[in-house]
Amino acid sequence: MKQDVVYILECIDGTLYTGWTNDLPARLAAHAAKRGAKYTRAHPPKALVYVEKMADKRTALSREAQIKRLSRKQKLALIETYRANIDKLHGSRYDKEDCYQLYRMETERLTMSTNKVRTRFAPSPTGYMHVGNLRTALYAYLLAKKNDGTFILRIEDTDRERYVEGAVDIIYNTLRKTGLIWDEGPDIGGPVGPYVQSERMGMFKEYALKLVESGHAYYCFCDKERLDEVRTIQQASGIAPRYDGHCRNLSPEEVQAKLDAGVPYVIRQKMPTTGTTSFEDEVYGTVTVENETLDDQILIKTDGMPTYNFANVVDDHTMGITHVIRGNEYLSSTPKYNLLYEAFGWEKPVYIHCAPVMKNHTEKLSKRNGDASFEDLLAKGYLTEAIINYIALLGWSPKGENEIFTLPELIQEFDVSGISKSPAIFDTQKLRAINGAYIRKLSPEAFLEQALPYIRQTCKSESIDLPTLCAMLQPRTEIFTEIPDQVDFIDALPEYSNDLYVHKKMKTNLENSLASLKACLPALEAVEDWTLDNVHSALFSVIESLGVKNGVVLWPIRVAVSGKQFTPGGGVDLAALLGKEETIARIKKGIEQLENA
RNA sequence: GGCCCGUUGGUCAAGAGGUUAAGACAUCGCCCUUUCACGGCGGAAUCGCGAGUUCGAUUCUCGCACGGGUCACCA
Repeated sequence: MKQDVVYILECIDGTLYTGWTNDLPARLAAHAAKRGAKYTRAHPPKALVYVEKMADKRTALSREAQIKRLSRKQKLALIETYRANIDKLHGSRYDKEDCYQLYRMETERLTMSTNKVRTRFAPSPTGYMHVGNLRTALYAYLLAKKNDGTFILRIEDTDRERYVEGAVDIIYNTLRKTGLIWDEGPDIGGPVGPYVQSERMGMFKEYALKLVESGHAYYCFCDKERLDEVRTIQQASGIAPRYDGHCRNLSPEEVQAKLDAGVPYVIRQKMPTTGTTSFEDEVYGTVTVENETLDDQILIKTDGMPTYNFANVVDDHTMGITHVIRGNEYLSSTPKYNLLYEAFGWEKPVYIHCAPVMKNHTEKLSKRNGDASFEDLLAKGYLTEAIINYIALLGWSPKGENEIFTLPELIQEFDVSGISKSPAIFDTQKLRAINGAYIRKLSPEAFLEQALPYIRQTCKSESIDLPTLCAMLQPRTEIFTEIPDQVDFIDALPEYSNDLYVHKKMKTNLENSLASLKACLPALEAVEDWTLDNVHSALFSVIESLGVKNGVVLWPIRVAVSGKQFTPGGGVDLAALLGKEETIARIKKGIEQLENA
């Protein structure tokens, strides 16, 4: 269907291309490549596209040929015509999507390209950094750094009731620990401070008053009782509860009289009552709402303080934020934000709304449900890098097949077009797997350092050769908290059942296990220098003399020295690790246990 | 309830009218091995439903179902 749209592509460098829209992406890509840039849907090269709809392929073809024959001057004239007619082209669905969207897309890109990217993370200090928040911060950071831009931290602390002592430190610490270093923020300042919302309170009312002057906002003197009453009636009659516009059209004299009389007031945004408001989201595309569904929301409260929605817009603008990245719970209020930007005549930011991180199909991950926060995950033994890597992957997918990325690699790889529209369920198994991958990448020294506290939980023995133990542990550790269970047999042999000696694949049973242990005992006692190699050759000579498969000897050894089915390493490794005396004692114990069976 | 958004294997997901519908985790089998793991190879498994447009629909349109969000002098 798209093939019957003819376009003229006017690039910023003046190049003109003519073709069908179905080869447009290839054209854009080629042109971008020529300029040494990269084409993606989120970051097309700077270009303007003008299109013309044809009834079918054949006419499109001939029209294309026709346009191609035009002189440059004639083409430019055509472009002018299209530009002037762009709104008329709205007639059909078809035109709206193809012409207008492209037009918008490209003009937005133009404005974007002239500004340096500035993103912000604006958390409320409620005492907890949950995974969804951290992901938002990460994306904001990545987008800024990817474009050589600025990442800003702003603390939104205007909600005194929810304020939690020390919460700001949690935010600082988490961002620092994960490497999401902000370029401007409360602690380090910056050109557009202050960066704590409660310290910016003076300015908002002034801005609201400007809106009153320009007719985009008005004073409202309705008290709580009246509002409640209106709402009750609306609910009873099944209408959406909304401000009824009682004060919307008060005359200037009436307003002045009430102000003089000291009647408490709020300032409300005056929403258009007809038409629609649309905005372009990088993730969700065009979102349109009917203006009549928009409530005349409060901008300034009775106490003179701004509401969150208002403060947010003013702050974002005054801080020069170019890209707003936030949860998609704001999707439906974004038209209101944009109306505010328009009323002020400010340039709108690019919106990037992210779907939430879920616990299951119906519930969000939340503090309330006691779901994991970043701190909890750390406490559970996950590595910071692995957490960041996994969180990045939750709702975003890289272009290639690799999934393991450090933060600098993520900056390289990150692209808004990879952000997914639908919610993602937090999958602990995948996090574990990624954590395991990071653990395997650790140097032996780093592994030892991180693993030691966990080893020491169940293995106090000072004589143990830690590097050897770690070498066995590292490839089989996915998460540090599973280490204690792995090494608990070292200090003391656990009670175990003789059933462990029976292993089908190893072809062992109670009888041959006993025989193997008995045969090994003198061989091991004869080992003078108790090293891995010497233990190995001692045991293998036993295997040879008995003429059995390796497992028939080595399996019983493993069981006897560890009392466990799964161990970090084989019989030889364990024996070498435990030392001569302990190994022999445990084998004797095994023999005794088997004889009494 | 109104409005907005979403729906590809168990999970994360690629895909952009014609594909044997990628890849990763999980799962199963085989190989390696001294158990488990690591590593290697392979299998099973997915387009929510119904119409429409089209020669052809996972892809476009509409409807439905299901799920989420939002409707405060909270942020």
